[in-house]
Amino acid sequence: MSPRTEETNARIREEQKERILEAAKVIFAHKGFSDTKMTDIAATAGVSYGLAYHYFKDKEEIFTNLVEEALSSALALMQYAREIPGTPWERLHWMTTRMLEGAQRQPEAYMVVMQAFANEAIPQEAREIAWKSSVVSLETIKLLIIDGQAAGQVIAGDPDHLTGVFGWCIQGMALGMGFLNRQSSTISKFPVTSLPDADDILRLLKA
Amino acid sequence: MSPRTEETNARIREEQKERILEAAKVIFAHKGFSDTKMTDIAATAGVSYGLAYHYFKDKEEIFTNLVEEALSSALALMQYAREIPGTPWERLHWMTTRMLEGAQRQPEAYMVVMQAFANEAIPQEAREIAWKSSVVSLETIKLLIIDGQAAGQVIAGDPDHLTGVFGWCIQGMALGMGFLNRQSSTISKFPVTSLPDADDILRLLKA
Amino acid sequence: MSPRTEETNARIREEQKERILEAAKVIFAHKGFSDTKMTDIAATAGVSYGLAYHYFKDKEEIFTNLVEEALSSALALMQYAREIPGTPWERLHWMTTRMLEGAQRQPEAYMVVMQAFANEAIPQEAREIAWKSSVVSLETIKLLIIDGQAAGQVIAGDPDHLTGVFGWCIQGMALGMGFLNRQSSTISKFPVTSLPDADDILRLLKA
Amino acid sequence: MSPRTEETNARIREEQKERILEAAKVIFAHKGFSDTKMTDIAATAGVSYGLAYHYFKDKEEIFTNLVEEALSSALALMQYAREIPGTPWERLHWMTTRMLEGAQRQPEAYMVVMQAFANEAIPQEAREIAWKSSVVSLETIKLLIIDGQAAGQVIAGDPDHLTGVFGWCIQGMALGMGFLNRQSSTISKFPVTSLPDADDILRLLKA
DNA sequence: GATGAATGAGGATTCATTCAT
DNA sequence: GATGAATGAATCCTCATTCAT
Repeated sequence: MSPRTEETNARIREEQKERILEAAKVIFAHKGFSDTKMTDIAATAGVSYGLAYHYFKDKEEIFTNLVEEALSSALALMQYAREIPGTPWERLHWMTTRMLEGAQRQPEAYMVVMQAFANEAIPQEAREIAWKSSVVSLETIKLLIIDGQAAGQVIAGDPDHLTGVFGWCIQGMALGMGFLNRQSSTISKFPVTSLPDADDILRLLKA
Repeated sequence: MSPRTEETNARIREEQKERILEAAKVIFAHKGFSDTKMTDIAATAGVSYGLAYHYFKDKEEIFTNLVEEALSSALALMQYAREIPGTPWERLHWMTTRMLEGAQRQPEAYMVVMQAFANEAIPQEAREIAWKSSVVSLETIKLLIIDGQAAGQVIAGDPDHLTGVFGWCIQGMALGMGFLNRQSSTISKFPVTSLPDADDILRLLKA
Repeated sequence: MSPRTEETNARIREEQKERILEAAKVIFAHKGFSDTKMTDIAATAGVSYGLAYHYFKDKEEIFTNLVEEALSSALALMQYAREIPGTPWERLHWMTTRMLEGAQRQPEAYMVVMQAFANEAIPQEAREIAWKSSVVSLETIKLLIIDGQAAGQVIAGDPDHLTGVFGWCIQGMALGMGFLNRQSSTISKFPVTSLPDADDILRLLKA
Repeated sequence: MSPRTEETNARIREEQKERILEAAKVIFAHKGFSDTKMTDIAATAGVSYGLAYHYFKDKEEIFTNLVEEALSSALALMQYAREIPGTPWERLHWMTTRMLEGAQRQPEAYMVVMQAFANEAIPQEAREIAWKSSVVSLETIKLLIIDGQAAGQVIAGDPDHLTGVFGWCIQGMALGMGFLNRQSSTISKFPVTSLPDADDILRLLKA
């Protein structure tokens, strides 16, 4: 067998996995873990359902992969935010903007994570990943907040408390965006047109 | 002897329905519609599952009942807020306080509504009820916001936009409370201790 | 307790049993044993379903009662036919007329018996009653046929064979009448208007 | 290696569907729709019950398939009878012979159709198919009868009436054969040995 | 006599997963 | 790599029956 074949196969493999994950993300996000059928995922991805089992052990593994992917990129974002130049507030602002952008472009990633978080029916492993990774993310946000307080840019108060309020508010926004993204077509017009921006949210923290 | 009096039966019926609804609310909230088993509901309510079908046509009817109940009391709260004396801001504050109290005491009600909203696997009827009632609720909040703007107490800006931000933020808080209520026991200690109060949230709207 | 009360009670009892049996007959006939619900019977009879269990041990007992009742009156008819004056053919004619009249007025009785006969899902006891009683009935018909043959009024041939043909033909007619009785309303117009009479059927046997 | 060829799969599918239908026909015929369990069908067909759902949407679809199949072949027979050479009576005789042969070899087909006809608990779709197809069949028989009357071979009288009598008589015979086929083993010996032939039945119509 | 609340066994159906090709 | 036939555990729901009042 030539190396070419192997390379080609590897590329095909990656592409197929990605197709499946992408399809799964959208369906999981809008239907939840249990109501997402393997056949739906396969059909949306344009492959046979047998193939999904070549690439993933089971439905849970697909879900867990998505949770990991979403959380690791969220975490990367937050950690990066700590390193960019500017005042603490500018860093917070940058991070919030990126998060909202992400939630706008891909509310599905947030929604999947939220399920891993809030739904007790989600398999243990995914829940633990979500939980552990979230703790790290929140810690990172907390550091940004503490910096902001030191600089007099963020209101005084228990940093843990502020972190919780901020974090859950962001989750709420992502949920709303996921909803709006879809319902606009299904349930005609919902009376919200403009999406939240970082300034909207950062009022929660503004000194 | 004659059969049980109609009055007695009516009382039994109401009590049992209430038991079942109460049990269902908690389980639906934390597991979602599909992962909530009728056996779980019945067992938690302390009745046979056959009895659940004596009182409700099917699982969906139980769910729909809960959504209706939650939304109608939320709506009542908001409409009442418009009528209490005080400045617009005081009314907003009162309403927000009540909502957060409700979310603290009974995050389950909010969580069930959120599912009806965000989960496409939820049966049509419940989704429509949630959607219609929410529109009314948001309209009511919007009026409070407009009043607040007129009084110079709420920041300027598109009232629909502010309503959306405020509403989804509240949803996020309720979600967080639902999570915290439980995880404290399950996944050891989550680094958030204090719950949000109205002032935390109303920063979003403060002029 | 005065005798009056007892008499009254006895009368009420009989009336209620009769109501229940009558309701059950119609439903059993058109839906079959298993698809007939005790609640349907009770509702049609205008009593609570609990009451049905005062009068009958279970659903099977109601069914069995109906089978017995139908077959014993059918048998009585046939045995009476053997005793009336006239030629054998006149007796056959009289009997056939009565059977068709019965099938017209109350196809349900025939239909219930037919189920006991043809449906293996019917409880054993009812099936055995139907089978045993039918053998006796057919024997009686056979005697009428043999008499007819002796008188040269009925075609020659194995009397058992002729009895079978005649009997199942009657069953077919009853089935048809049961169907027509109802469908006239449900499935608009079925292209059969006139009902069969004894002469139609007796051609099967005419010498 | 590539997956099974489409051709192979198609063959497998057809064979399995046929096995399942064949098994279902016998059980439906003798127990009726509701008392026929999917497990019985699958076990008799020698497949898992899961497979039955791979090939048919639900129990009703299996039943409906059987009704369609039986009625379309019955109709084909009748329409063919109109085209064969010979006198009208010879055509009627040929058709009747074929029907009785069919009823002897496969009383189950007739019995399933009869249920679709007579049992209100049978799902709507199957009932409508049975009803519509029967009207066509009866119309065809009526034409044969009218031809026979024109040729002086069939007795005078309303053709609709004669068609009804003839048709329900055939149904009765099929019912009887279905019963005899089985009971011979179950309820010892029933006093009928010889089966009806076309001449037995056609007496109903003979001029 | 009469009622209907309560129970739970039974059966249809769904869907994740396995595996032969 | 890819397909889809095959399996059966899990769960919803129905309904006969019991029993307290």
